[in-house]
Amino acid sequence: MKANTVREPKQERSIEKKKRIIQAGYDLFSQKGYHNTNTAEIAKYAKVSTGIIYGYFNDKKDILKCVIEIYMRKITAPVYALFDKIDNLDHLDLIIDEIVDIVIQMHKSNANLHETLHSLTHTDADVNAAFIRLEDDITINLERILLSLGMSDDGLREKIHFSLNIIESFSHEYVYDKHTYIDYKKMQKIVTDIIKSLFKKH
Amino acid sequence: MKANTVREPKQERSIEKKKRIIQAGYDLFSQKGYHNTNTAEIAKYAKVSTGIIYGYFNDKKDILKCVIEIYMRKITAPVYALFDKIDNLDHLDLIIDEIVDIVIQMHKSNANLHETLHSLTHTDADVNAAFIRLEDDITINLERILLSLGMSDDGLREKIHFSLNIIESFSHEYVYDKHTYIDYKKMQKIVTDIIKSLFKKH
Amino acid sequence: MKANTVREPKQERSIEKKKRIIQAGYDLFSQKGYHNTNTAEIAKYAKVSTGIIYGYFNDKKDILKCVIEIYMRKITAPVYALFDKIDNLDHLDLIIDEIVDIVIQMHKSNANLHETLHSLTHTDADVNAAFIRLEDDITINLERILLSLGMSDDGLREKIHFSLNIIESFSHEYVYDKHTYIDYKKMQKIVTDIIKSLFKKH
Amino acid sequence: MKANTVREPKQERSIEKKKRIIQAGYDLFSQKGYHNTNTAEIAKYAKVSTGIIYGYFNDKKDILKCVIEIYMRKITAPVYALFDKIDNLDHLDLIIDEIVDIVIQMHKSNANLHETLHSLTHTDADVNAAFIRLEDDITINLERILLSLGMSDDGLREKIHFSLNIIESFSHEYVYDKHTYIDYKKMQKIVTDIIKSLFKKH
DNA sequence: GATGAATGAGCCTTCATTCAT
DNA sequence: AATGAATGAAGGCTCATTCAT
Repeated sequence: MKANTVREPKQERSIEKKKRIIQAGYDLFSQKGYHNTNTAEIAKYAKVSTGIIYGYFNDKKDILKCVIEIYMRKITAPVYALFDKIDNLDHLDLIIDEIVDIVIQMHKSNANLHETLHSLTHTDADVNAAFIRLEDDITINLERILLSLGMSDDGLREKIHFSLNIIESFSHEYVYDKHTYIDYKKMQKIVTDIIKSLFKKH
Repeated sequence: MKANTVREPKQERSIEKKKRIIQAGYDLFSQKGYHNTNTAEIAKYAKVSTGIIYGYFNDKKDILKCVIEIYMRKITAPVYALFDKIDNLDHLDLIIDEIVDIVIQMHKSNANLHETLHSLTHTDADVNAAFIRLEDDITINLERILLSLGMSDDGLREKIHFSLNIIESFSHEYVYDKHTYIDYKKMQKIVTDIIKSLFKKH
Repeated sequence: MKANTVREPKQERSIEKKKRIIQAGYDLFSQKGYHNTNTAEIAKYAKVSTGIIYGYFNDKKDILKCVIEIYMRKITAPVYALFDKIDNLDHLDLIIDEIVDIVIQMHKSNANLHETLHSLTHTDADVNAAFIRLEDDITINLERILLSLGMSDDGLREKIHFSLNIIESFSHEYVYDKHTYIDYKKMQKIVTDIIKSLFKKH
Repeated sequence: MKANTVREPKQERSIEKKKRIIQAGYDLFSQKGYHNTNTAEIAKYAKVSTGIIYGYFNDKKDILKCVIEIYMRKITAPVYALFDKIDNLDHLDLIIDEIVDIVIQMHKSNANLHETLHSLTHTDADVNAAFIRLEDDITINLERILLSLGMSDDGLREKIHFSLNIIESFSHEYVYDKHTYIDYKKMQKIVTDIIKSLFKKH
């Protein structure tokens, strides 16, 4: 029986330190990716000894999980905030524009980390599950709202999910500005137009 | 870069051996991801000595690049084949259905590798560039075809690019069947309908 | 050696705490061996902070030494008790039987610890010395008793020591029941018979 | 699937190198014990890189197992050689004297290692099993020989085993010369006399 | 005296790359 | 060209011990 040595920090200073380690992970994983960041670097960046990391986390991957958690809260918060404003199907178009803008913003400030985390989706079941859950939550939530406002149920869930997909996909490209020959403003309009048409009552 | 130590194999046997190494990379990266495959395994799988790998490749990443190249040829070939059949804007709808089907097929047989490769996009500029070029080529090509058939230039490039994005995004999800609550057949119809409407002349 | 940093506990509560740490060492070393028990576990088991251990002990080894001391007292007490009953060379045979039984008992309840401690004999001079002293004491004591009862001095010390050795060796095997093909009851008789014959006056 | 990377060396130089590593383990474990010897030291002593150790062994414990194997062969060889000379129950006494002498010799030259290995008996099942098997083999072998020469079966196995035990126990003490007040020559006579009497036909 | 968070040297092991043959 | 043994830096993690509170 090995003593479970991971402390759940109660004291303020400890919490602060745990946060600092997560932030170090956040920053370094963003800059260099998970595989290219070692625990010594994390410790140094967090101004902490290597040993204490294992006082707060089970292993390196555990840090990653916490980083993901934070990242997701950061990402979803403004989206959920927007959802709260949907009290009427009539000005849905405005909301759609806002959501796309916001997701682009979120990507702009978290692009690198998003990439790193997403890339771990493939080899790590935990990370993968977290991402799926994130999407699930948003989809289900939005569906509930729209249904309550009287929208038709016909393929609604799929429409929402699809919309989220293309917003995400577009934002990603937009931020990286990957393709020089693409006019992203034009493309953004295509995206919003399509989503708007999807939710138009005929 | 000491590129001059890498031989460009001229003899048939050598070429065959280089191919085998790339194929080993292909298979193993697919199964276990790039980071979890080591050069010894690649050598063993390719029935080749560990040392000779560095006779054909600069380093491990170099194998990856070759794998990507092969992967891209594999992926794009059937898509380009379909493009060749587009001689008329009237049955574009059928072509769109076919393209979506084909891309799904491509994903089905290469999903793991795609993930691994894509995940390297973040940390490796070369890999990233290769992916961008792939998309560029397809977009430009298709644009040229459609223009030559008389389609309006208005945001055409962006429409194409956007369409490719959502096909790719959808196929990816479809293959992984990630979200249990989504009816992917319904979603596929949404995808194709939207693309079709994008290219409809009004 | 910075022995002066270690407090000799005077207050009752302190003494009690030191005892608890030793007992923790006792129990945990028994269960998992010295090398597989870390100080954090000892502290936890003793319901004590990790730091305070170094208030009572110089280092981890120091705990071990105390454990050994306790262990030895535990082990020797019943043997010495038996010695007190030897007031006559005539019923030596009964005593011998009793001693063997008792040593087996002692081994049964302390086998694991004995092993661990004994194993440290090799790398640690202190531990080694303690074990030697233990045997010395018993041998010398018993010799004195037997001499006072009129037994011949001829190789007496060696006979005693040898007897102790084989009792110890046998008990050890008996407890572990190591060799499946050995009839240990038979073997016990061999042991006692030999010892009895050793001390028979001819 | 991780490639099994432990090579079974075929070439002379490789075999020689593997031997050198085992010998390094042998010497260092003897001097400092298993726990106080690290792989870097072994590598250095063997004039080998740290990495290659894992080309020949699965892990550190694997080296230990090889050391034990060698040790046991070394220990048992002369004993078995003596057994071959037993062709007659009449000069058993001489053989017994020789065996005791030889076991003492073996202990003299391998005492430290014996201790270290034996100490691992407690925490490591493999090591333990190896020691038990060693004793089993010798006991069974000798029993077969004596039975074939016409010795009575009555508790024979136990007698043999017991004899081995006391020889081992005595040799051990003798080599370490642990107890200053003991005349080990006297004690040796006690040992041999007892064994001789055990195997005397009455 | 007491706490338990913090330290950091040290350990075992892996693996991309090199090199003697 | 080819082999595969060899290298050694680097990585994740542990733990006896210290120290701020």
